Amino acid sequence: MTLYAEIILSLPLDQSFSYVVPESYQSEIKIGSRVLVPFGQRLITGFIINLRKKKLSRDIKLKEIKEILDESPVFSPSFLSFTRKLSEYYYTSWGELLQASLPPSYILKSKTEIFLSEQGKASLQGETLSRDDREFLSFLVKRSYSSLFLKRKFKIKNFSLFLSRLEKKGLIRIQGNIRKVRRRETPEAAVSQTQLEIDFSLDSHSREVSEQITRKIKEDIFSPFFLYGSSEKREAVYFYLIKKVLEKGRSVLFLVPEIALTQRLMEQFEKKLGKRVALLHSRLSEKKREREWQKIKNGEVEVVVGARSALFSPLEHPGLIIVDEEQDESYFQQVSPSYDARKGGWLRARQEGAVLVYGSSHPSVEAFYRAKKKGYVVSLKSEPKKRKVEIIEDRQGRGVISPKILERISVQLVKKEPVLVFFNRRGYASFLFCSRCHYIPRCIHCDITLTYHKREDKLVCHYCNYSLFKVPDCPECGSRIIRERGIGIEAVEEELRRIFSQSRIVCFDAGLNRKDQEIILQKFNRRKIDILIGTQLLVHQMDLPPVSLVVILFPEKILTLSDYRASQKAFQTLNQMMKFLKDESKAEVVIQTALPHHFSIREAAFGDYLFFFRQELKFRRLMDYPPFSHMVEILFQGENLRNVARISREFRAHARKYAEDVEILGPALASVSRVRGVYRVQVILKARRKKMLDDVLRKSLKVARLRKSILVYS
DNA sequence: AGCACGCCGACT
DNA sequence: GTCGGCGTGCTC
Repeated sequence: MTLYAEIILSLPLDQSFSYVVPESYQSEIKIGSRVLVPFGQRLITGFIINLRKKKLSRDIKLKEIKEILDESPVFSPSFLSFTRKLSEYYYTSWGELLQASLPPSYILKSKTEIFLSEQGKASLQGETLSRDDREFLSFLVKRSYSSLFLKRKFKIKNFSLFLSRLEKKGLIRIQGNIRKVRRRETPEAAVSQTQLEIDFSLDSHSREVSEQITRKIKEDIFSPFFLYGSSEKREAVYFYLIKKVLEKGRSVLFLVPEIALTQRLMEQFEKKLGKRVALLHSRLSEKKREREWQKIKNGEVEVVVGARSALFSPLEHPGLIIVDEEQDESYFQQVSPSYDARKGGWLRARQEGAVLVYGSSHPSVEAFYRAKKKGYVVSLKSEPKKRKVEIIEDRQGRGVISPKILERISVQLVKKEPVLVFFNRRGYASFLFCSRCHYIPRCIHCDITLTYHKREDKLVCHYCNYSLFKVPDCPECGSRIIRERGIGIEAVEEELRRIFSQSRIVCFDAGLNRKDQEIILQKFNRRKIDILIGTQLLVHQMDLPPVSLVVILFPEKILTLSDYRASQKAFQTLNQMMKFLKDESKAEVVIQTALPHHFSIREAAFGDYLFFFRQELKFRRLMDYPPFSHMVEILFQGENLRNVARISREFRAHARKYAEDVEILGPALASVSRVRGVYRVQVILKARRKKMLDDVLRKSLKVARLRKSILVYS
């Protein structure tokens, strides 16, 4: 009896392939295992999603599975089901998601290796070889090389043809080798028996809330909650819930935004939960990450704490999934495979019959609206933060720091108190221009002006890192009158240095490497810095000690984004910046802005989330944006604009045929229309129900055969 | 994704 | 005339 396996390959293809299971493998093959299969000319890793005795109706000659790579499956049936649903929701390939769920070393591919044959060696003695052939063959005398390495080394045009010609002549030998599995046994330290010492500092209301959620945990059925309240209060509830879930013998998945995990949180987890916690974060090396993955897979871990990608950790039977700081956009992965871990958490919890808890003190309007509508918001009684707020109007927006702010800073400096200044634009000037001929230096690879960085005296592209040394004359007309426009963080730094020449002022931005960043943060921790000026990068550092003065300069820059969520982003960024304020009544935040009355700035400053929520929701409703609709952005990419334009227009025409009740916007050039020499054209589909988009895209996407990314906003 | 096949321009 | 460009289509 022949057994057939249905396999998803680790490639961006949205279909499965069938293979014959060799007789000898039939007893050990299982759904969820990895296999090595021949596909075209190569061997690649696939995942078994189904086994059947009956052959498929379509009559194609099937190949045999080459090798089974796992004794026991890497994916459980419920995990397969969850990832399939996630891939369908985000129009991304299931195979890519499965691949992303495993440590990189688990994906094997054939690597063709090129050897010089005896005949080839002999031919080097003769005179019959062409110059290229001779050069290539003599390179192989000492040892063999991988085909990919040789392809890069010798820039031969049609490389595979070149190889097959030499092979036919018998001069080389081509061998497909597979990077072998490193099946390391894992003699990990025995699981420590650390007793849980949960902090029960729950006030009576939080306790009530916790018990309300716990009742659902006991039922083992999917139920969502939105925990709305301050981070301290939420944390206490989380620990209570985690304890309850562990008592039930189920595991916990705790997702946090992609920020540097706070030392405090790590310590808390380790102290309270001992070695039964796995921590996954961006600073882990690939090796460490793999070890953590193994530990989770082996069931040595009951709690996984990690960023976005921890959504795919191989926890056996999670009973609680927490998505903390729900409003944070880093849960959304833009690069392929694109997905949103917030929605992913929902899908996984539903699949596992787990309790899902979103938590935030200023939720995304989308999630909060849905939670309110479906009635799963649970509010924690949180005290408003004690602080002073001042908004300074500056309609000029010329970048001159208001005297009021300078005065506040100097008061702090006298008191030897550190100050944080946020300003969200890198470099010194946004661009330069010639006042005679109006020439503006632009990037040669991207459709963007070059930013002037005074520190290096360079013009830099923030999209591709292309840079030029600044020249004193206009390259177009030779004029000497080059002007600067739009201030950047370096200009703020310069200004502050000029005024507070005695103070230690440091700039924290993306121009620094990891190590320098570390050093600056440590210095600030040890109070060796008086004024720390930072961009968005600083906003994501959570390990800073709170200060009593935070200055925010021109936050309205965020509002100019061509994004329907611009207000929300501004609101949330301001909120994050204000997290660095001490919680005491003399702590103060000062905001200098050209838009002092904009609701996102005002309500963030005064901490009125609900007011912001209602305003923003009104706007979303008027514009029919999420949560009142679903949107899909299809970004077409290519070196050749004609081609990109043609295909995106064809796509639109095609989509329109099926697009009942679907609004189609575009095609239009993306806000940055060219990046690294690649043109970008976008089409946006908008509909009331997600399913309407599914239908249109299923039918139209196949026609659009071009590099593209698909982003789903709901 | 990779790789083969197949059809049009600039060179020995 | 060939070489070699990359558009198109397929891989169980």
